[in-house]
Amino acid sequence: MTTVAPARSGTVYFREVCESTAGALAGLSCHRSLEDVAAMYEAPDRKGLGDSAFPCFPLAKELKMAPQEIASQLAGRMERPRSVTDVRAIGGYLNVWYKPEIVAAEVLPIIAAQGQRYGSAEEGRGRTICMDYSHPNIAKPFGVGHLRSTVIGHSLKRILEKLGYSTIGINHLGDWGTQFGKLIVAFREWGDEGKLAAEPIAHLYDLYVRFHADAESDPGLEERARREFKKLEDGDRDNRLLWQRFRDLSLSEFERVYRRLGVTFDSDAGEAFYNERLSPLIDRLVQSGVARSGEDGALIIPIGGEGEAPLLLRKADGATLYATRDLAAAEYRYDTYHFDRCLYIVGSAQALHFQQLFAALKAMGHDWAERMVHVEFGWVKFADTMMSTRRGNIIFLDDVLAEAVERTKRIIADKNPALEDADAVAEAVGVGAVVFWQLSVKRQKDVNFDWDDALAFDGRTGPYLQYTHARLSSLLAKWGKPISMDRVAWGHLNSEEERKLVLRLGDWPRAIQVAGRQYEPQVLAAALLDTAQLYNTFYQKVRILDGEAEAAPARILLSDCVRQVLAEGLCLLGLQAPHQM
RNA sequence: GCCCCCGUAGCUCACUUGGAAGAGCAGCAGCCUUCUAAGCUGCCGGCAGCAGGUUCGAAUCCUGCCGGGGGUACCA
Repeated sequence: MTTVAPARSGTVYFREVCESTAGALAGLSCHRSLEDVAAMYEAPDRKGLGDSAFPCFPLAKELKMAPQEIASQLAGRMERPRSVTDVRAIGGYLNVWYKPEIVAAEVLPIIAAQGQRYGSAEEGRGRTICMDYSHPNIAKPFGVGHLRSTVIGHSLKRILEKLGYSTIGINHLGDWGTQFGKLIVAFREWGDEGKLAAEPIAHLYDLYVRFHADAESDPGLEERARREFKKLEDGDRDNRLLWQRFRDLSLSEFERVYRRLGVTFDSDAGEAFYNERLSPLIDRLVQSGVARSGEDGALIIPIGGEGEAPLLLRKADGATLYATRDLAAAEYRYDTYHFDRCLYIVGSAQALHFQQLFAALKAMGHDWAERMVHVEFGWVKFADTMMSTRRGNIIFLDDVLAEAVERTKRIIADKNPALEDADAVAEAVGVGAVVFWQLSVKRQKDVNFDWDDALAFDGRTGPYLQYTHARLSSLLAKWGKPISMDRVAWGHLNSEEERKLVLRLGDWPRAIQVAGRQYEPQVLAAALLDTAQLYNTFYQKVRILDGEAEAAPARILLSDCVRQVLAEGLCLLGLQAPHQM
C-alpha cells in the first residue's frame, strides 16, 4: 500500500512539527525557515517509519556531523508538540508519528462542516481556463482512443473548477478537412441511404475505409477527393448539404456517448466554425510578413532556425490545413474568453504541431502565446490480435461500454440479486470501470487496450472505489442519525489504519492541488485508492455499529468523512457514486 | 538521418520533481450464523534495460549504447 502522509499539507499538526523541527535545528545553530523545513519533510512509504520524515543528510556538511547523529540530536532536542506521539531517529532520518486523536479532531470536523466543498481552493478565482478536449472526427466512430482525451479533459475541468477557476470546455469537432472530400466521393460512389439512416457512423466509416482501400489501386480517387473538398470549402451547395447531414448524424451519436460518460461542453465550435475567419487571418499574416511562401507555392510561417519544420498555413492547391484553423481558433478563444490559460488535451503524437502553433502565435505578436499548454497523453494501443477488429480496425467505445455494463450485470445477479435499480447501477459501475481505467495511469504513458484490463472490477479499479462508497452509504444509512460532535470520543481513533486514514483525509486538498497543477487526474485516483484501501482494512478489523458504544460516534464520523471524500473524488474523476451496489 | 516520449516484480502500474524501492493483478495459503467477500489477511515475487558520470545520496539529473513507440511541409 502506498501511504501518503501529509508531508506538505497546510495543516496545523504538520506546521507544529515543522516549528518544533526548526526550533531543534536552531538549537544546533542551524537556521532554517519554516518553509524550508516543510519542503524538506517527506512521507515514508514503508510501514514502521512513521508519518512524516525529515532527512538530515543535506545538513551533514554544514553541521559537520553524521546524518544519523543529527537525527538523534534533533530527536533529543525537539519539543514534542501536542500533535505528536513519537519522534525517532532512524538512519539519517527524523521520523515523526502523529497523535491520531489530534489529527482527527482537526481534520474530521472540517470535512464534516464543508462537505462537498472540502478541498476547494481559491487559487483560480477570477481566472478562466479554456479546455479543448474530446474533439472526435465527424463521420468516424467514437473509439476508445477518443476516450482518453474526453475523460482526462472532463476530469481536469472538474478539478480546475474545484480550485476556483472558471472553465470553458470546448469540443473542437473534427468537422472539416480533406477527409470530407474523401467521404463525399465515397458516398456518391458506394453510399447507401438506408444504411446511413440506420447506422450513420458505422456506414460512413465503412465508406472511409473502403475509400482508402480502393485508393491504393486507383490514385485518381485521392485527386477527386481533393477537388470535392475544395468545392466544399468554396461553398458548393450539394457538398455543403451532404456535409451538414454527416455532421448532424455524427453529432447525435456522439451526444449519446457523452451522456453516458456524463461529459459536457460549453462550446462545440469545431473546425468548420472558423472557416470564414481563415482568409482574413491569412491576409493579415501575409501583410505583416509573418507568413511567406514556401516550397511549391504553399504558404508557411517559419518556426525556429534552418531545417525546422515550418507551420503550414495553406497548401499549394489553396486549401487550408488544421494548423490554420487552430490559429484562428486560438485567436477567437482569446478574444472571446480572455483566458488565463488555454489547454489542449491532445495526444503526444501532435506535440510538434502544438510547438509550431504556439511559436506561430508568438511570431504573430501574441504575448498570450505562453499561456497555451499542450496537455499531452500517450496512445491507447491495440497491440495484439483478436480483440482488435469487431467492426474495422478500431474498437468502438459503445462496444466497450456495452460489454462493461453486461459484465457488471452478471456480477450483480451473482452477488446482489435483490439490488434495486440494478440497471442504473450496472451502467454507473460498468462505465465507471472504463473511465477509471483511463485515469488510473499517468497521462504520458501509453496504455495497451486489453478487455480484461479495461473491464477490471477487482483491486485498484473504479468499481473498488464505488463499492467502498456504497458500503459506506449503507453503513451510514443504518446508523441513521446525525453525528453530534460533542459526543465524539477522539481517543478511540487510535489504530494504525485510523491514524493513516485521518492523515490521508487531511492531505486530500493538497492532492487536488497537485492534480490541477500537473493536469494529472491520476494523482486523485491514487489518493482515493489509498483512502479506500485504508478504510476497508479498518472496516474489516473494527465493528462500527455494534462495537464499543463509546467508540461508535467517532468511527461513524470517520466513515462519513471517508464517504464524503470518496463521493467528491469520484465526481472529480467523472464517475458516479451509487449508494448501493 | 535528426527530434521527442517510454523502459521499475511474470503482467499492469506507483514512488508527492535527488533521499529508506511500493501497490494491484496473476500464483499459493487463509477469512463470510456478525455493519455489502466487487472485501480483508499472509506468503511468493527486484541488479529499477545496459554502461559510465554528477552527488553525502540517483528509479529520479547528465552522456553513450540497446530495445519499444511517435514525429519529421502540403493528413489530423
